Amino acid sequence: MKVDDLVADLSQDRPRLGRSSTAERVADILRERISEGFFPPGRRLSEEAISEALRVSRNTLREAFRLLGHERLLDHQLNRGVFVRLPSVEDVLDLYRVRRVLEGSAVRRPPSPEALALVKEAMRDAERAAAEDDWQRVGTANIRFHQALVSLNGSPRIDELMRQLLAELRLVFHVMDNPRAFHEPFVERNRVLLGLVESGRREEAAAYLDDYLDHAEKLLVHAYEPNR
Amino acid sequence: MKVDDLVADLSQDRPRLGRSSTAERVADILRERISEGFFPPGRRLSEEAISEALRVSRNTLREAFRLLGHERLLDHQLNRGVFVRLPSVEDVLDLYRVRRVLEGSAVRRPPSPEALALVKEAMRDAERAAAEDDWQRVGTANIRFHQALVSLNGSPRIDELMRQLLAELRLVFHVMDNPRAFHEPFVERNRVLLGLVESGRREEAAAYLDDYLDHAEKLLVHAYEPNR
DNA sequence: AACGTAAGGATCGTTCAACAATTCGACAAG
DNA sequence: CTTGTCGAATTGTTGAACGATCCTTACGTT
Repeated sequence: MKVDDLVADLSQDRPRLGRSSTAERVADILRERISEGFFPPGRRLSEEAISEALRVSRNTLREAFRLLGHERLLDHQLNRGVFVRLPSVEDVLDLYRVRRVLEGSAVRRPPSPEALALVKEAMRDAERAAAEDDWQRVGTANIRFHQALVSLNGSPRIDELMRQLLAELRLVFHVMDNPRAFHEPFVERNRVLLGLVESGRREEAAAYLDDYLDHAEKLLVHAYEPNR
Repeated sequence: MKVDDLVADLSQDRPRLGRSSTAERVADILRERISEGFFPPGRRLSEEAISEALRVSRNTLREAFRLLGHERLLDHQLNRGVFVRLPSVEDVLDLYRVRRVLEGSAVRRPPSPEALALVKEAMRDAERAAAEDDWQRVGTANIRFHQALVSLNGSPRIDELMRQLLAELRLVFHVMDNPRAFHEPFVERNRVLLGLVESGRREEAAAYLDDYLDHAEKLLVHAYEPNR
């Protein structure tokens, strides 16, 4: 390996260098707490309380709030504070509109082997978890499956968008009574979809996926009551 | 009109209420300046100088920086400051990947009449401007055309994404020598594309669009030199 | 000529304290 | 039941301060 190649390889790690301001780490913590439901949708996050608990200044905390606000995880209302976002039914509809576009275009494209491998691994993990009745893990594996599916597009920006979108979907699940029952039936569907993609029957895969998403959306909207 | 209907109607304006913190207005100003090239790509934005010029505190300005950073207009480097983003060639490639997905799925969908009307209006404006040799206006009309095209998807989130994407593309144009020459040949192509969409020949439109974007991407990458 | 070190200045990161602006709830008056 | 009014609580914004980090320059070493 030549020197030029070595430095080219190293330069991939460049982004990891700058990554650590207090505000961003605070945002990481909050993002995780929100995603796991510790801060449920609708909950107000007090600047004073949280800045005190995390031992950071209010200013730094506010920077973190801005970051999460842009990811649609927090809702910033002027002079009232920030709230964990409570998605409306329209939001759910739009999330699925975007999913149809992103995942649809993903399955229509000839998949790269590496990306496809990730999809298969998520698939396997979901099946293992289902066999063990670990529905928590089935849920996260299902999410990984679709994240990997979208990555077939080969676009970092689309990957990033999908990450945000799925984080937002998690908010929706936190509002529902029984998110577990929601993930179960889709393990089988994932397998079928993956089979179609692998065998190169792309249009069939796209059609199947559309049906898949229609179904999921209907279930979700029906069970979803963002009113209190 | 009953009272209930009145208040329901009014509640549409709700979002407009909260929208005006100093940080956001500062972000608006900076966004405009960047978009018009006043702050060229690569330029460093000094916290002290700008906060002084705009008469806001450094803390408030930093909040604005965070906002624009998330829109990929600014590049925030730890302990070094914020810079107007200078897109790489890889960025250009990815921007066109996303365009292919968003615009492709837009033309495949049966268009709503209202959305289509906006596309046609942008088209007409571009033609008028071209007739008057006003290439500045041709450029913005061209951008409006594609923004409207994407809005055929009917998704607010996708509209928002496209807005950001086009803002990023504007950065690319600011780096090039002669952005004008770049917009000219596409007026004709826009017309053909619009014709195909209007007559419902969606697959043909999608194919034409793919070719369109391939061509534009090639031109752009070839002319683009983000080195100095 | 290439490299290691050191010093100084500039700028950012973060904190803190203070005050103005706004919201909210309670309570009194009509 | 609706409409003012008041006060407490919280956010919005500011300005100053100090440590941390980076950049530049200079100087000496190899």
